[in-house]
Amino acid sequence: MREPSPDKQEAILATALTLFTERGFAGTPTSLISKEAGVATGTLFFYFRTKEDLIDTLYRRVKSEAAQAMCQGLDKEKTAKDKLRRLGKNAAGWGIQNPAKLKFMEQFAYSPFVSTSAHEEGMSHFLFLEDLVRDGIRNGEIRDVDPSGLFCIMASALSGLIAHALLTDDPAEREKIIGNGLDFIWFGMKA
Amino acid sequence: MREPSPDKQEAILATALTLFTERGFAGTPTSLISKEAGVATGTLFFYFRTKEDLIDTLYRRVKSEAAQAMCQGLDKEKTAKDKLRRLGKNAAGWGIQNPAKLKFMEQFAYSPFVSTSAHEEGMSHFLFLEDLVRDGIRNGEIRDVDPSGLFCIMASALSGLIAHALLTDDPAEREKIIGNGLDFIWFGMKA
DNA sequence: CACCATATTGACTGACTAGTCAATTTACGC
DNA sequence: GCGTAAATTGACTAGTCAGTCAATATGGTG
Repeated sequence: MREPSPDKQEAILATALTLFTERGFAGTPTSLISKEAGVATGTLFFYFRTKEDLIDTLYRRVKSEAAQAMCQGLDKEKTAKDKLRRLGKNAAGWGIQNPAKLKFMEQFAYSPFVSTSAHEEGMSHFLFLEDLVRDGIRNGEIRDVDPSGLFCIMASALSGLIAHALLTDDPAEREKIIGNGLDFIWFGMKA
Repeated sequence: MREPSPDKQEAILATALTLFTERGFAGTPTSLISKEAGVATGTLFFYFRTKEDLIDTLYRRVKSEAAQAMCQGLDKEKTAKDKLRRLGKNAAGWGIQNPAKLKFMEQFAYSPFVSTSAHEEGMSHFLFLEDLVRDGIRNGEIRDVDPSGLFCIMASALSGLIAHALLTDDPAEREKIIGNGLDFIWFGMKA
């Protein structure tokens, strides 16, 4: 017997992430991915049935990693306000530390290449956020409007905020941008 | 002599918009575009040097149309608050009336297929918005934080809001979602 | 060591696609 | 109606790319 090598699969995924981010999806042939990953064409198709399968796997992974990063220490916070602020800081921190993964998510979130099921699985990681908003409304911290709408705008605003924070290299400047942005979001939501 | 036919060029652009929205950019061969537009392959390349040129032209058009729609009646409003609300309503209205164009813009805003110059031209239509925010800060209506950051978050939030409003078919429901969303944005910005 | 299931290879294929061009049609001025 | 310059055509080309497969290397097991 011989076991599948996690190394090669990881190499393929990592290389694909970089190349997709730099050259876009359609601009990155599988031949280039395998070449850069130091692997034969056939090996790529041994680990991933199709190119689409590779993309999907990558998308699922990155999305789930992002979701996990966002939850970090969330249960330590008591109020909805503090939870949301922690969440925002986590998200911004992860985005700034992982610009390639962020760009990948942005670039392909709307892409027809990513299967519907991957999209749905991607969203499922963030459903707990809606509950968070719901709780905040119940105890009067958050304005009483449709929670899914609130959540949707909040997510977009956060994504715009991170994109804007990435424009500067100065960490202090970034901190300030993120602080102001999170204020914006909180003032928009609070009761 | 013989003049270029605006009809054919328009047909190509309109067909391309629909197909790109439905099938994505890479998934839409030029042969299909010309076929659906009722035109020969060569005609497409008579009006557009390359496929990229076609995309760019379409992107510029849609972006400029959107910008124009957003400005409608903006100078009628006096306060920054009213201007922003009018702007938001215009944007939401246009997006809801033109879902295909909106989807096209969303889908390709981050795409590497759209040239950098087209991106820049696209943004230039919206620079006046930053001035609007700046004015609001100067007369104390809007919180005194970096205007470009504020503008950036505002734009993202607005885009998320429209996407969410498009999920329902009920016009009254939509009106409510948009109203709530614009409240969110305004509470986030006001001094 | 010998066996064998599995991982890995890379040349190859079939399908597809952006863009070309020589031939043909069109419509306008004279 | 004739000449002409530009518009339109579509078969064709040169190249690319996802995915295959027969051959080979690898490493665990008995």
